[in-house]
Amino acid sequence: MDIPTLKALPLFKNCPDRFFQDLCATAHIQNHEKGKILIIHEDPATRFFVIQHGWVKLFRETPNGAESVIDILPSGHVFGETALFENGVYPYSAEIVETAEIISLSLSVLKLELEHNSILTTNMLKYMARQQRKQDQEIEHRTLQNASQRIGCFLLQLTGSEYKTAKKIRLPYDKTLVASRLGMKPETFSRALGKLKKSTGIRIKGKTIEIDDVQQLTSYACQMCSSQFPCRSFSRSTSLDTHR
Amino acid sequence: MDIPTLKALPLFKNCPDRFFQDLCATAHIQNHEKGKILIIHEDPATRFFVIQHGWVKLFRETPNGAESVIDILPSGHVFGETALFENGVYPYSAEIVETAEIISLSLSVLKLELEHNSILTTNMLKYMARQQRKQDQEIEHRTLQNASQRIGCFLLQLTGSEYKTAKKIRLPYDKTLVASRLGMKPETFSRALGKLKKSTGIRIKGKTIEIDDVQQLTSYACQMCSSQFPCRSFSRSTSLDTHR
DNA sequence: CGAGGGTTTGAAGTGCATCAAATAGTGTGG
DNA sequence: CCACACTATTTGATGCACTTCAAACCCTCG
Repeated sequence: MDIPTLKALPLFKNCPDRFFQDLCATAHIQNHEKGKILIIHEDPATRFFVIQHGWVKLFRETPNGAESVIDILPSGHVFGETALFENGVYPYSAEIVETAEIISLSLSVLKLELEHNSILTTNMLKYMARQQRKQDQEIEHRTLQNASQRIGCFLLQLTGSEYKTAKKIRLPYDKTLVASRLGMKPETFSRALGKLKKSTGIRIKGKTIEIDDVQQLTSYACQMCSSQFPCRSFSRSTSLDTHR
Repeated sequence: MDIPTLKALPLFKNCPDRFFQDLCATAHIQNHEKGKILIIHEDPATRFFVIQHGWVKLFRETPNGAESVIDILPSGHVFGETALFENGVYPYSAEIVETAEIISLSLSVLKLELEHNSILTTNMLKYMARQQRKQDQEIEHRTLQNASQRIGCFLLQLTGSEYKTAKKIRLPYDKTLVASRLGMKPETFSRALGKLKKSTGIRIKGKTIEIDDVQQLTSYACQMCSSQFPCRSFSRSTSLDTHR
């Protein structure tokens, strides 16, 4: 059934077929519309999730309604699995932000496997270490970069690994959501994008953005970063496969 | 020799004596003065470190000299170990900020042990999951709390787990450093602390701060947080022992 | 006592948030 | 295919929080 998708996940790399069979025996695949809440912060967890298609926002809410976006994940990403290490409750809420196909899987099967499959635990360690770095970098970005630079950096992530040539990219979800992902208000995003346009010569048409001179964008956005240019380690939502 | 310190680390909980012996065979203990740089971002890593005593700042620097503080760790904490998952280079620099006694240990011994000691890998997973949550919360704090609230939150962490009664605490390092730890400038810290004083009735004498009404401080500082009061999960520098 | 770093204070500037309103875009039913 | 309703985005005006630069103050320690 969905074995191929699961087998392709870096997290499950080199795991035995038996494990995939166990996992798939518990799998549900569901299509969800924008707005659907999948898990709620602090709720007891029995399942974790893999995104087949679409985008999912991870976030937390304060008593007075403010929300803090932890990440926005595309297909190929896993979430909810860390409940295993958090006393069995989800450490965040998750909401569909672009129509999505989601595989849900049993946490207890994963837990059991972690107890005696050292390949899986090693994968998990790498995966978490990687996330850790991305988090560090996220804090660095919020601290050192201004709004326009953060947007520039975000756009560079979207261009993928081929960064020499001109690019035409498309925002994968609403601008308002990009704004919250980058820790700013929609109005600020709009203005900062305008400023970025003036400074770097990018062209904007709705959700589509054309970058003729990637180098120029880079020197504008990446000057405040401790990593060299193709920093390509933007939060959790970048490819995991590049990790050796 | 220093086996007792190492055995007490949550990370090494329940590990076999043989492992401690291997580890200790490679151990160096050194005293360092304020200002000493222990490791440098991107340098190849062969050792990791345990803080016996003192405080250590983890940070990264940008080409143009700005620095981003990742964390400031007290005794009982481990750093440099994640180089194992980062292609063997340190993901940050580390500097002594209060005279310290540091144990340095072989990374390869740790690596070897991780390959066949599932207790250790489980500990490591828990430890990393915990750090992950703290990072999430750090971002939330920076996004939702203002300067005074962040300071209030920081002070509450210093009060420890007994949070019912009045407290007299002492800043463990320079105010300038607390400021950078909290992502603000020294001047902002000074002014924000003044504001906090007015709003919550705390008393300040140099590095010493007295809190008569912990409840008042809490309701001031924690109102923007997604976690209930004793959130006690401030970055990486809080005790790890409380984790079940 | 004097030097030097840490801390505070003042004045002025910048960036982002807020509130309010206009505009562009999208999907719907006729 | 058009008009309407509703949402996303932009724009304007204004305010507040934090930063910056500069100078004073204060501690500590030789």
